[in-house]
Amino acid sequence: MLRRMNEDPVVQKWRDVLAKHAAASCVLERELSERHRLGMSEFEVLERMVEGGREKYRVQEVADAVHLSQSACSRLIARLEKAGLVCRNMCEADRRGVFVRITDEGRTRHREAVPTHRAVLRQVFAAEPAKPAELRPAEV
Amino acid sequence: MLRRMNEDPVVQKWRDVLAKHAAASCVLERELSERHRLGMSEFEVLERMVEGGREKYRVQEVADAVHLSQSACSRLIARLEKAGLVCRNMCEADRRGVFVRITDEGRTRHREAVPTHRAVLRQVFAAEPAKPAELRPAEV
DNA sequence: TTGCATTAGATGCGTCTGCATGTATGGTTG
DNA sequence: CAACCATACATGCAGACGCATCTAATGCAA
Repeated sequence: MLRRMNEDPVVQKWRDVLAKHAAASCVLERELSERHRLGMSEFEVLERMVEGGREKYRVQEVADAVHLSQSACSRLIARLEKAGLVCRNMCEADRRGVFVRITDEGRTRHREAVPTHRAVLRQVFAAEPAKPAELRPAEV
Repeated sequence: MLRRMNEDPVVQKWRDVLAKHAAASCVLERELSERHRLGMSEFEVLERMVEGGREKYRVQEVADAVHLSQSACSRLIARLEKAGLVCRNMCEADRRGVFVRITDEGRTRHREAVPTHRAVLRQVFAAEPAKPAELRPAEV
């Protein structure tokens, strides 16, 4: 399929992004889920909170960091809270707002999942020296 | 949020992919949908069929090209067929198989949508000389 | 030919997503 | 202060996805 590559360099960049995104997110989703009971976005949220160094984050702030809509992030945080990986507290200064903070269990689960996460990324971003045009992941 | 960047170069690449994917797909989805009644994946399928130069494609072949599962692609093609943009015929040589071919209306819709598609991509892949770390698409 | 594993594609089901909207609080203006 | 608009998050809803499974057609072997 698709012998002729699209010649537009912007399109080539975009297809490269699509290919890498598909390859990585597919494997990440499966591996994180099976090995650590975490979705890809859930891992990403935990990681951002760990890296941020602060203890409290606003929902919208998290949403921006992981490229999710506010509504999707609200639900995602609800799932994480139900799993005991984060907790939500009302923001006293602005009672509309909510503070999200990662729990110890959340930090633990994140720490455990990091090796899996990095291994998948190394694999995806390693293979492919020239330009694969059409992804050929076949059996991974 | 997230002052400290993750130092791992593979993670940085991955986050760049995530940011570009989110920025582009979000805008593409909206613009293609509003202006041309096409989803991003639907456009992608039409484009691959046009570029491929052949007239007939197998479902799995299309799925691989656009990084969709076989089931998702089956439904996507069903949507396109209902919209009159492709048609399906049984493969006589192997009656399990199906041939998908783009219709004239499909070619027209694709051709009309190309400028929108390219404009969005140019915008997303243009902005950002150094490295934005956090995406800042804001109002597009 | 019969029997069984394989393959192509369709479909049931549960999950996640974005958009639109709802609810509550905050801030501003007259 | 009262009315009104803006902001922060939650939620109803419909759409699209992947996984597992189903159906039908193949093909290979006994």
